[in-house]
Amino acid sequence: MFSSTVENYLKAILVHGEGSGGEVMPMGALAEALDVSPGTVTTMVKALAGQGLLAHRPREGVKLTKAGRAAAAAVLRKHRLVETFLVTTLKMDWAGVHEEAEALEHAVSDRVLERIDELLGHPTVDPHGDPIPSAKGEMAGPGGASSSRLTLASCELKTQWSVARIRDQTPAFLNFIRDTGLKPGARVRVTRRDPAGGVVCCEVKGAGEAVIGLGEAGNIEVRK
Amino acid sequence: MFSSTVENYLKAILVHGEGSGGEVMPMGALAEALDVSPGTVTTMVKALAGQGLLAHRPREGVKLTKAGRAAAAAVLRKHRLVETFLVTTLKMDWAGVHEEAEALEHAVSDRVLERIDELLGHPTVDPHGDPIPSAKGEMAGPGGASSSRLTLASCELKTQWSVARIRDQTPAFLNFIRDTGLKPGARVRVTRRDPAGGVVCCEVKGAGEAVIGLGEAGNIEVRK
DNA sequence: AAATCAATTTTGATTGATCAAAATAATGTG
DNA sequence: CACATTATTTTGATCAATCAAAATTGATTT
Ligand SMILES: [Mn+2]
Ligand SMILES: [Mn+2]
Ligand SMILES: [Mn+2]
Ligand SMILES: [Mn+2]
Repeated sequence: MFSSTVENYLKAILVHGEGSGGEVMPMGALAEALDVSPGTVTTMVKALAGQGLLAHRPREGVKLTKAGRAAAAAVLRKHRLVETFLVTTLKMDWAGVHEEAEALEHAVSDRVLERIDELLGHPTVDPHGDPIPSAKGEMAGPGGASSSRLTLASCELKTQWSVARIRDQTPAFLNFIRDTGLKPGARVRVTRRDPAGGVVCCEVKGAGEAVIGLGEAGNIEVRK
Repeated sequence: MFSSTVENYLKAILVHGEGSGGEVMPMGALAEALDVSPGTVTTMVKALAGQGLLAHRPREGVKLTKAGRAAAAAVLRKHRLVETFLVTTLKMDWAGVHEEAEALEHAVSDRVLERIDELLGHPTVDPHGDPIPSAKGEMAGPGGASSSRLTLASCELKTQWSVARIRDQTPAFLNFIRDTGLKPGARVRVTRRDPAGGVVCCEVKGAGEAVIGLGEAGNIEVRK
């Protein structure tokens, strides 16, 4: 249906909105996200707007149309289900799965995805804790409604929390997360927080003590 | 490394050789296999020859070089392992897996393939009975040495045979094969063969009687 | 208001992959 | 051998996706 290139454009706009409440995405941000030149984005965006997939507000940015959002959600669903599959079924190191999924999301058919979803038992979040859009394209309120976006930098001390999502998904940080056991689902209790020294200490259920920078702690969302 | 297009060219030449003992593949056959125009093939072949992936004998055809064969074997390995995975792990209908694998073979990385191979227990043939090249690119003698290429049209009567490979891999024929139970691995005994009427009757272990045309029977290879 | 700056758009060009149609070469037929 | 047939190659063009560099625009300073 759509080329890999088009799918990547649409998905990038959707995930941008996920982080920053559905506003228009500036052309520069899109160019950055896709690692292409600004001029390329302008050209491409005009073509996609012509196809009714997105609205171009010149000198302002882009916004997905209904059709564009549906297509983007389908790609994002593939991406996140594939990531989950790679980690759960194929036992791959989760620091690398994003890159793999970046290619597979364009090659996995709806029929194959269907089977993967089934095999995994219809998961609702991926290994990083990001929500998996439903087959109908519904996104479980990601940046918005659900939780109040607490993190290890802001949650109450000495209470049991559950790691919900890792914001910084660079391989290096993900490896650190793996090593400390602070993966989504892990139960954690912040024992001490020192804003002056910029250090957060916590107790990870089943994985012992973990010390982490305050800024980094702000990239680990918790819940409950 | 190589584009999907290049991978498809190389694989097509390799599988052609599989069927017809390693000779040069005529340009027309390649155009046919890839469903592109002859002129496109000429252009592309000259480019690939320039990259040392194949040898172009003008007005004659193409032949893979060492490097080309290695690359082609890697793609074919991906294709066949993916097919096996789709059937075995994802329980997909085997009549459709070829098409799926045609796309996935270009998106599955070596690391992912590694895990799939592991998960499947290092299979040596795909669901159609075609040999899966090894990780080093070695092809288990496909059209050649191994068996004497017996089929349901030529094997001895009243003996137990094992279905080894389905030559005609069109969805329609594969569906027929599924319905009769004559899949690779099935045990079968030819009870009657009528060359005049063009009919072959056989007894499929665990799936009852099956009647099949003589020509069609020649597309079902047996062994043992 | 004028000058400056950063973001965006325009312009002109390139690359990979393709096609249709014309030109050419090899092969078979009378 | 001359002609017809077929396979292959050449030619000239298109399309998607991209870039670098120049032009434009809107906003921010002075
Ligand atoms: Mn992608
Ligand atoms: Mn993810
Ligand atoms: Mn393919
Ligand atoms: Mn196969």
